[in-house]
Amino acid sequence: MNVTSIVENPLLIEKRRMQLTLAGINVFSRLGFHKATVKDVAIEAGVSVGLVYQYVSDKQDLLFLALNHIIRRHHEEIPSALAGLEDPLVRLHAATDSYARINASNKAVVVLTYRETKSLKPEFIRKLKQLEIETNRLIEGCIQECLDAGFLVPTKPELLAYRVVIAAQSWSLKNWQLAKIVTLDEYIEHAIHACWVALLSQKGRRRIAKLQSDGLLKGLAAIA
Amino acid sequence: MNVTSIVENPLLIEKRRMQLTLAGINVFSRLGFHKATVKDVAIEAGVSVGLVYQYVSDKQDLLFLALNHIIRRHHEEIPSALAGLEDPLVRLHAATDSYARINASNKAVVVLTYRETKSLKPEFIRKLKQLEIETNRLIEGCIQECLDAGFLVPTKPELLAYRVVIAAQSWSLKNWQLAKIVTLDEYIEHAIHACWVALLSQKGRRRIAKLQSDGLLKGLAAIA
Amino acid sequence: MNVTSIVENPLLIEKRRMQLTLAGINVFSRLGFHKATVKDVAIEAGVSVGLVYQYVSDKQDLLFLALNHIIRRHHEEIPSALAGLEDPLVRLHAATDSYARINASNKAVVVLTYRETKSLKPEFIRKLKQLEIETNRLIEGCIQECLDAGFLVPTKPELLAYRVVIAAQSWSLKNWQLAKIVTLDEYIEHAIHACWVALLSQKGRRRIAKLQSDGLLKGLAAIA
Amino acid sequence: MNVTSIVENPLLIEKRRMQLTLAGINVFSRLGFHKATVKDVAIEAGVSVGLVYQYVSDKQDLLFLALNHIIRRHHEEIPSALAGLEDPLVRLHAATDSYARINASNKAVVVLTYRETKSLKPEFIRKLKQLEIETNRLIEGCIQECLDAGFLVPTKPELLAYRVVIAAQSWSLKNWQLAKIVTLDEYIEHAIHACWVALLSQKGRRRIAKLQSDGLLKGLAAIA
DNA sequence: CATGAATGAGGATTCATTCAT
DNA sequence: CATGAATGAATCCTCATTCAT
Repeated sequence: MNVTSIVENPLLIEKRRMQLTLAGINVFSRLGFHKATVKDVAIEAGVSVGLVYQYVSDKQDLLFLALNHIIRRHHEEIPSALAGLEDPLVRLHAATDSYARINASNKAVVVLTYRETKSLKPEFIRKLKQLEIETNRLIEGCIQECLDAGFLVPTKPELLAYRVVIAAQSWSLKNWQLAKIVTLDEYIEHAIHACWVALLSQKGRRRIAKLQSDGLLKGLAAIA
Repeated sequence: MNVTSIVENPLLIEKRRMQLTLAGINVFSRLGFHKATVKDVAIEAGVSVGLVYQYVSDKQDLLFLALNHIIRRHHEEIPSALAGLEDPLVRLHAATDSYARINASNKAVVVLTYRETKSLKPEFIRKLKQLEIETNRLIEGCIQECLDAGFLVPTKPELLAYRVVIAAQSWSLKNWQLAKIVTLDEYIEHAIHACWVALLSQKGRRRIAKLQSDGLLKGLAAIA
Repeated sequence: MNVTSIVENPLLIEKRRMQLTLAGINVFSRLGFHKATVKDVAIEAGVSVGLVYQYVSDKQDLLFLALNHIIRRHHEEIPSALAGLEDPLVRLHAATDSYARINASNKAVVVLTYRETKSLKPEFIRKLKQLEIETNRLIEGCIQECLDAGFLVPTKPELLAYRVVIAAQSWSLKNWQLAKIVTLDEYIEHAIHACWVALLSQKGRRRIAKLQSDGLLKGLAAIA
Repeated sequence: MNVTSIVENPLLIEKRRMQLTLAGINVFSRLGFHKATVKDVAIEAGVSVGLVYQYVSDKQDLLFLALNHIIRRHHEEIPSALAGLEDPLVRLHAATDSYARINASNKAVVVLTYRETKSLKPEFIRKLKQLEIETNRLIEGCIQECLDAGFLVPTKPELLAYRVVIAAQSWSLKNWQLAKIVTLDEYIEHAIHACWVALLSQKGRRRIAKLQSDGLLKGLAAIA
């Protein structure tokens, strides 16, 4: 299931893999998975073709490394963004914000994921879908907390989570047009947070106001 | 700019092109543009490889025909859905609904557009982007009418139009998960119409209520 | 062995064959036999592809028609140029001159013969070689007459005939350069007739002088 | 302009190129450029198809390598045949002889040049024409020296050079017939050297006699 | 560990030929 | 007789992968 390598030194593996991951993201984004050659990736990474095959067993592995990159970022950064936060609304805001900004910093990978996931073997596709579901669960969990606390009107948490995810990924997918209309901050507020803000209960709305006046929640001025 | 053919009889061209378009959508969706062979498309269309090249000059042309299909549907059906409607909110509702349902009936093409647009030559990409902008303008126009009538609170019409478009396309893109959570009708109401309903002004909200009681606007019960 | 046709009306056949012959010469000269398509020839001849196959059975037949064209010209025109001439040297001069000028009027076919003969099936190649030999014999015969009359020093008549033939064909083959250096008339005198003039015996030289002063032989002023 | 390769080691390039050149000459001569497949050439060279494309970028490149082969031979061997020779007539004789024998040793390439030059892209055709002109100039130079020394009667050196060239190439072009009539040595004497011997001045004729009796010039016994 | 030369399977495209109209 | 739409075999070229150095 995981990418395997011939070389044994684990530090070297880690270093080479990162080289190949970044090279893969660049090259596949520029040329697409099928048009890009393994040689293209090797050159971008500054190594020889032969070396590539010492660290991955397949061209598809290179794609998997690239697509997996952003997922790893989510799983590392969202939990750390939530660490120490207690208020459900603050946590939902933080998770959403973090998720959106990680996506925005990795536009190429987001686009690549939409374009090239189908190019992977079923086994890899399944794995990525599973990981995506787990990522979404990080947001869904925060939504559930807000529902439990009565801050949101009753709604399907999975659907709301998906709406947030879709809106966040769309910043990358439609960036060529959206960036002409709004800034990232505006977009996050009016197109991403707006999704759940529209579903705040009375209680939720009051809590938001308090959090804002206590300085515990920045932003949302225009929409909440 | 347009796909050209060697055969001269225009009726025959139209017929064959449609065959190839539908075959292209199926095959490219199943296998992806690069993995699919022209022979695959020919077989799916029930013709010979050679015949394909009498009606398109290129494998890329087949992809363009496929991707262009849904755009043609939008440009034919949305205006006809709006015909005779006068109230701005009714029109916005109709345009959005129509747009969403056309996308939902062509899930494969929507997905294909995201996956394979980059596989086209720049010239075709430009053409498709242009056509997409024109499609969006159909919705944007309705939004603007609502803004002019004071039914929506001030907002950027392009951004709102994009949010609707994104939500509608996402039904196809994330269908594998969304369909587990909601029906299409629910999704249209809670994820697509919800985008603009959340921005209704007092006046807009009142008008909606009236239209509903007059039977001029069906749906939106749960969110407006 | 001969090109056969489906159509029966012999006049029509003759007319169509000539159309195709001329079209073939043009198209094959411009594009080469392999790059030219049967459709190209059909268009050049102003007919449909299907029609071509009513008058020839093969693409190769078209080439054969083209290459055979110049041979037919030789076999028609050289004998008629010799008709009524009696003096061996006058006859040799006339045959050579006629041969050279027919070649010069059909440069494209000469070039085509060198380039594309090998593209024919063995059976056609044999036929053409045979016809070429017969053509050469027309000149060789005149040389033999001159040898018998003692006008040329002993020499192999076949070799001399070939030298004349080669020189004549070279006007077409190297025309791009030769035409920069000399006119056709100069070339015929200095490069073609020169071949046999250099082999004139004393007797032959005297006879030439007499023929010239009698006005029975024009040209050769500069070399004989 | 020149054939380029992906492989970097220049010795390997040289070796492989020579393999491909010789294979190309054989295969293209046997089958013609268009009928021959790249695979045919690869097999003849004892390598794989893929390897071919590491050393040439095109099927046409293979043809260019083949056609260029004889030109390289001329440019290497004629100057070395002239090295150390001083007498203009000896030099002309040597250049002509060398040129004729190189052509005779590369009959296949000579024929190929006539048949397939047009199959090359214009850029290559121009290059070959240029090189042919330069080759001819090697002979033309010797003719000019003889003219300057008064050994030949006034004549256009370019034309005489072309006549020699044509006669020499014709040994290959018409070999199927000429070889039945004469040996190469006879042909060189009676059909090639004969061209310029016929134009010797009195002075030239005397010099030839002297060179022959001094043993500085072998051959021409029968014609000078 | 790293290199890059060699392999050969695979696919887009062309075009001679046929045949129904 | 004439047309031109349809066929499908044939070939150039690319590139993932291997392996000797």
